[in-house]
Amino acid sequence: MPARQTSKPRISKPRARRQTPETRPYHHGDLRRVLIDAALQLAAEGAEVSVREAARRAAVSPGAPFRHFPNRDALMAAVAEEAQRRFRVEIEAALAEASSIDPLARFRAFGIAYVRWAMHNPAHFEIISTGRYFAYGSSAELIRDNAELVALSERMLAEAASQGLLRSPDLKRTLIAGRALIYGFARMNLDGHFPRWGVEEGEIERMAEGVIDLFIAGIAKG
Amino acid sequence: MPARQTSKPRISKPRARRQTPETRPYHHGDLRRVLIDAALQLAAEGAEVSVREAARRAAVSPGAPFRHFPNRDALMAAVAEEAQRRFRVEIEAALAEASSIDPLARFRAFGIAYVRWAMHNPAHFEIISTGRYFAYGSSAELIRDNAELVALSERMLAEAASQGLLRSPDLKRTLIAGRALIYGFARMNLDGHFPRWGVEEGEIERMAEGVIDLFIAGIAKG
DNA sequence: CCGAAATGTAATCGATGATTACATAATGGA
DNA sequence: TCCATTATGTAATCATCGATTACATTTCGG
Repeated sequence: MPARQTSKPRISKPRARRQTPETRPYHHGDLRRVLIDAALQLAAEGAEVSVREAARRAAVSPGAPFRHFPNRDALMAAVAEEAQRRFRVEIEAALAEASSIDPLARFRAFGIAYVRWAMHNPAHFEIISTGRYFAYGSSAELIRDNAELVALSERMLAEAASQGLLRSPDLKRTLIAGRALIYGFARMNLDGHFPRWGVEEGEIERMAEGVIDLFIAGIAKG
Repeated sequence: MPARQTSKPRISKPRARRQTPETRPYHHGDLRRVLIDAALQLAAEGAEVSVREAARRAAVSPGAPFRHFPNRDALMAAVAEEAQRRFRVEIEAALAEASSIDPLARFRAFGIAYVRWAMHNPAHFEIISTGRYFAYGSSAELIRDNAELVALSERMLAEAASQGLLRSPDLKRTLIAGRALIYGFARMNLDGHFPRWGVEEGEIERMAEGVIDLFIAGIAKG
């Protein structure tokens, strides 16, 4: 039988507590948090996110993560939560900065911020948008965060409609069209379609603005 | 030459015969083809496409596929080629059936056929659109097929422009916008976004038409 | 202070992509 | 026709991965 490995002299270091009243980690300090960060970084590096690699970066055994996440999908869901939170913060900051009264101008700022974030954080955007890496319904926070962004879009267009700015009376249709346009543009970039469509790398951001403007001009009355 | 059918003593191989009706020869007839079909079917079933499972379905050893594909990505690229071919055939058939002179009506038919195919073949659509499963540049046929569809879209809009049907003089921008809208809609469905946006399953196809109509009305002059 | 709960480790499992050495079939030149 | 070469499939093996289990250790509450 292999001799039991003597355990490392663990220095008990009281780490900073999270404010959230969740499961409080004991041994590692805050392994759950560290694992999420490691996974986020892996995603940001474009590497494949594996539980083992996250554990490796946290300097912990391969089985340890499963004390905090029932399976890989749960880890990915937590990663998505964090990415979604950052996404929402960024979008709301951009809207706050825009500070326009015109709802269509706000919609424009929203769309541009959306595409820009997706361009700068491709791996995170991928994780939060496809639902390929985890069961979407597994995270209430993710659902809530997303619903708020949906509601935000709805409000902008509803306001535009109430001011008589829109051509179509079908608000839902207009909303879905705008969303499809923005999401589609972001994904075309992420999925590497633009080279096939003759759109150069440095041209993409400008093209995003142009395309959103064209859409708004199309739905605006007059 | 008449293929010599050899009797097979097959002493050293008590291997279990698979359910193939004829006694399976040592050499598979067209393993490459069969592997692609098996992988296509796996994708269609929504299962994860693994080389081993494809080999299993072809009743062949796990290493055999690597005689035909240098690695998994190459298999996936071949699968994407086949899926893309079917996709193109379907789109062109839909356009032929539309047989409208109006370029914008043709664009509409194109978009609807696009979304419909993506809805009915989610796994295939995923494979050909993301480039996550293989290196896109690895297949000349894939590039060519795709370029033809791009050119097809361009022609439709260029024709519309030449007939003075478009509001914007920026053809490229209009093209990208239309593509982003259609691709985005198809992906929203594939990525499971519609429930969050209050679009019911049975409503999606109608919504696709509505959204495309709205877009066309937005870019059309008058 | 002590026992229970929390959390980490070691060992192990089955599946996968991939590589290597070897076995067998198919092909074509002498 | 013979047989050597090439194409193609098999067997064995490896490293990695997600996941589970038994066990060790740390922390916390009564």
